[in-house]
Amino acid sequence: MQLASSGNRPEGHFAGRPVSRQVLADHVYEELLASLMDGRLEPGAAVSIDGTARELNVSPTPVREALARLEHTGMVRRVALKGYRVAPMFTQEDFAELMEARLAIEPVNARLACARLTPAHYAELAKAVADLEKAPRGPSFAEYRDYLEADERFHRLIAEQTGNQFMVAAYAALGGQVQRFRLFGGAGITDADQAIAEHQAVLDALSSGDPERSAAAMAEHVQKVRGRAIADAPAD
Amino acid sequence: MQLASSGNRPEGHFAGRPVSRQVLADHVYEELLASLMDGRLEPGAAVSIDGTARELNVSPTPVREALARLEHTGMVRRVALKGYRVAPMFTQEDFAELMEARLAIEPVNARLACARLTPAHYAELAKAVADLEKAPRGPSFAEYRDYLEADERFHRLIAEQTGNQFMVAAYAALGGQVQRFRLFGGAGITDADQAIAEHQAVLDALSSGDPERSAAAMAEHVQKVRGRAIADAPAD
DNA sequence: GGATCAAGGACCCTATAGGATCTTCGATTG
DNA sequence: CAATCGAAGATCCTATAGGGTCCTTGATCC
Repeated sequence: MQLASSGNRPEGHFAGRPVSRQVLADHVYEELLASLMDGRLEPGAAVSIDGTARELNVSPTPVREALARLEHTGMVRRVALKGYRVAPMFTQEDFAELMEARLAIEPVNARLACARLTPAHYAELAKAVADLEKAPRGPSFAEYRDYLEADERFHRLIAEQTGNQFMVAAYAALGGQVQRFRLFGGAGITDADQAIAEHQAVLDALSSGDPERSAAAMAEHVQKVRGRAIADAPAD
Repeated sequence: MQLASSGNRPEGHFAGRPVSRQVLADHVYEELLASLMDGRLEPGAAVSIDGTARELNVSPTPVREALARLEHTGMVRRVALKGYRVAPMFTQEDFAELMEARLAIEPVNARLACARLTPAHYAELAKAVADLEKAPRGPSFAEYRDYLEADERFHRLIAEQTGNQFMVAAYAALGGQVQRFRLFGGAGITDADQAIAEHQAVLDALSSGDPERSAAAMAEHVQKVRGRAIADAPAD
């Protein structure tokens, strides 16, 4: 949890190859991202630069750099001279917009990925679906975290398999691995079996080699996700 | 009244506003962005943190923050312990991917914007087309810069008029005002009249209130842009 | 002559200090 | 009692210093 203080750089356990050296800002970035996704930092909470630095035993400089990167992901928002705060909770309007955008982008990803599918790609996707089935579905975040991770991984893999860097960027702009975690304010997973079947249908369509069928399967999946979420929406 | 101008800040020959809610990192960000788009920083060139700080008469700290934000836009790339470099020039493969992504996103934007078009929106779009006609089309960057700006503004306005923050983010992920400027390695503007007519056609379709026609007009425009660029591609 | 290596400089990275600003909370006043 | 003002603390922001790393250059050696 705590990062090393100044001075000692972790010597590689594998002798001879200092593969990818990480800088403190990278560690801080990952730490903050994990805190945000685990729910330890709740929407609206302040993220103090100095406070985070003290907590992680680093100086404020790398924390500033990490937060500057996080801001561009939409996870945190900055107000000049006031600091950073965790982005507010999703509204139903936000959710509707997100689904509209997913419906525009993800079927295209499926169509493009279908044309480039390789056995290795298929194996990765199949593993994501398998992980989805194995994942626990309890009510607490710790329990459905793995489920959400596998879900997001499935969709991100398809984006990456398009071979189009801009489609990957567009998918990431939706907050890929991020916004999804914030939709469930403790609601947990509902209708997991149905969702898994839809993922399997997308996978089958991809492996069939039919691009249009793949796009249709993905579109149907997103629409059904939207329908289920609306049905389960808390009446606030 | 804390509006008294403090003479502490070294007024560089670049910055302007005495009292501003902006911090130095914002100024540095804008300055770097302008340098990148003006071509003063060429692809592949190193962007030194300390050097930039000296040039702008600021300390390296705000420069680090500005570069951390720029990295996420794809304009510059960072290698740990080595620094930042301007992203390399677009290849034809990159261009093909960009057009594929635009073809997936921008027609959807047109369809959504059409349903929400207001007179104010129309006026903004019409002004963008008018600016496109008025802009000079000389061979040097300074001459076709205004043209590119109006072009990008037209497309960005449509994205914003969808009222969908995620479609705006997805459009921005394409590098909206950015990548466009890097496609032209001094090639200048070709077939401007044709492009302007296509923009006008999109505008007409939007004002007709027909969403599908709007989407089709946008799709046709993007496809023709791709066709023209391929025809003009330098044989490298 | 070509390769190796050491020295120097430029640069990146982190920590620390101090000024500027915002927020909180208690005191003062109508 | 309510509203306003002011001071203290926390926080943000910027500058500066110093250590670590990378790259260039020039000298040494085979």
